[in-house]
Parts: sequence; structure tokens; C-alpha cells
Amino acid sequence: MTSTEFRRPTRQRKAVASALESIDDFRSAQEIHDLLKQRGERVGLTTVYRALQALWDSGGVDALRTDEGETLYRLCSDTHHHHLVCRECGRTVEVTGPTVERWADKVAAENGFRDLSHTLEIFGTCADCA
Amino acid sequence: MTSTEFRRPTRQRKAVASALESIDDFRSAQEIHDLLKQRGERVGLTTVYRALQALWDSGGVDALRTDEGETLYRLCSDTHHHHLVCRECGRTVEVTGPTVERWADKVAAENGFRDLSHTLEIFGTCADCA
DNA sequence: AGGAAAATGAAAATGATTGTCAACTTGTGG
DNA sequence: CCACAAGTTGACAATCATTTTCATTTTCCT
Ligand SMILES: [Zn+2]
Ligand SMILES: [Zn+2]
Ligand SMILES: [Zn+2]
Ligand SMILES: [Zn+2]
Repeated sequence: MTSTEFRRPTRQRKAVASALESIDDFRSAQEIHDLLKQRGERVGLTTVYRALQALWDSGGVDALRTDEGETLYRLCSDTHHHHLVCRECGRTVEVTGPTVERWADKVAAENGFRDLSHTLEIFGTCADCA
Repeated sequence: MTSTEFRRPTRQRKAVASALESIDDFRSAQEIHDLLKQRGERVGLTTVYRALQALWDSGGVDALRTDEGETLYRLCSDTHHHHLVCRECGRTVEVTGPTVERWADKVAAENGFRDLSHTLEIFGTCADCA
């Protein structure tokens, strides 16, 4: 059950993965595509979308939805965590903690819900941008 | 600073507000539009979008983003809260609690972030759908 | 009444994402 | 070495929610 990897590690898929490794914050599929173009890697936009989707499916990346409806991706650690995102510069910090996890599970269980998952994003202005 | 109301309470805006009052769960702009059409209220889709946007701006409604990129709206209470959403039937429960609020503020402050806000949605399968 | 500001809505535009499909690559077996 | 099948690619078209445009209508105020 090692669906973490592509079925076939093609040049294009490796390029997308490599691009993700070279950046720290969230980027859109189109930005990844532009980055690859700058590097001279010729990868179709459609393929970038598919590669990111595949990485998401396999849990290799984190995805974030902007207010404008864009999906941003970032290589993520394998532990469950959430994000602190700066509204100004987009800087993100991974945050973890049992507190919120337990609270979410508890309140859901109290309402008879099963098979839980949750999304949590914290937005603010970081120290540098304040 | 009573921006909670429309600048002008037109027939169309009252119709949208009325539609929201008649339903408990989240609906898309298009669904609201269809509902109004069924009621015989003639309101343009664009106007429905604008009315919902205005209600959101003024804090009168809650908005939720689906995986498919649709924005759903629901009349909401005026207190800060989050949602427990059933993946199957879409039933939603408003949940509140200081625990998660304090945790979010604390972890953000620890990282030097200011002017905070956050989004949190819990998904699961409700008792009826299990 | 009369003019300005606000609001409406039909139609066109936007823009991210997905679908299509012919061409291309890779792996396997004969 | 040579098909052949399955996997993959990418240019292009299609989708689809939402936004823009802009001419027309309504509301508000004097
Ligand atoms: Zn910042
Ligand atoms: Zn969590
Ligand atoms: Zn349910
Ligand atoms: Zn909260």
C-alpha cells in the first residue's frame, strides 16, 4: 500500500516534486508551473495539476484553499498539523497540538458524529509584517 | 456602525434574507436563486450573489467552502462558532467553545502573529447516516 | 416633479480546474 | 530486437461558479 509514490516516476513528476522541495510556503499549480518553466523544465500545466493532485491523494502535500478559490500546495511533514498563515506575506508555520484535536473529537462525538476529520487554519499578520 | 443592514432594503434583498430564514442548512447562491424562483419571486442570479456577499460582509451569514469550490451560505447566530458538517446528508451543527479559541490565539501569539482570525470545520458522518 | 445615488439583471467575461484524445514513453514477453 | 499494452503527456476545449459590464430601473431626498 505504498501509494505515496507515483506509479511511474517520470521526469515531469520528479520536476514537480523537486519544485515543491525547493520552496517553503504554499504555491498554486500555476506558480509551480511557472517555476518549472523558469528552470527550463518543460512540463505541461495539465500535468502539473495532475501531479499535485496525485501528491495530495497520496498525502504527500498539504493543500490550502484561498479566498479567491485557488488551491495552494506545499510539501508537508507526515504528522497531522495545522497552519498559521500570514495574510500579508503568506509565510506559514506548521502548528500542532493535542488540544484542538481532542476538542474537535470530543465535540463531534457529543453530537453523534463518526469518522471524523477537520480543517483548521489560523490567519494573522506575522511579526515582520506588523 | 450598523452595517448589518442593507443600505436599501429592496424587494430582492428581503427575498434573499427571507429564503435564508426558511432553511436550516447551507445552500449555494444558485440554490437560493432556485428557491426564490419556485416561490415566484423574480430575482436575478447576480443579485442573489450580491445580496449574499453583502450579508457575509456584514456578518449576517456564515459561509462554507465545499471541496468543489462552491460557497454555501446559512443564516447564523451572532456569536463566534464553528461547524460540524455531515459528509453524507450535509446536516450541520453549530459548535462553540473557548478551548479551541484560546488554543488558536495562544499558538499564534507564540509565533508573533497579530490580528488573528481562523477557520475551523469538522467533518464526519452523523448518527442518522452511520 | 427631478436629479443623483443605489440597485438590478441579462449577457459577457473571468479564471481555476477538469475532460478529451491523439501522440509518446516505458515495461514486458516472445 | 520487436510488437503490444498500459501508463503518461500536453495542447486544447469544456466546465462552472463567480464577477464584470453597463444600460435600465428604482429609491431617496429636496
Ligand atoms: Zn508576514
Ligand atoms: Zn487537527
Ligand atoms: Zn448525515
Ligand atoms: Zn473559533
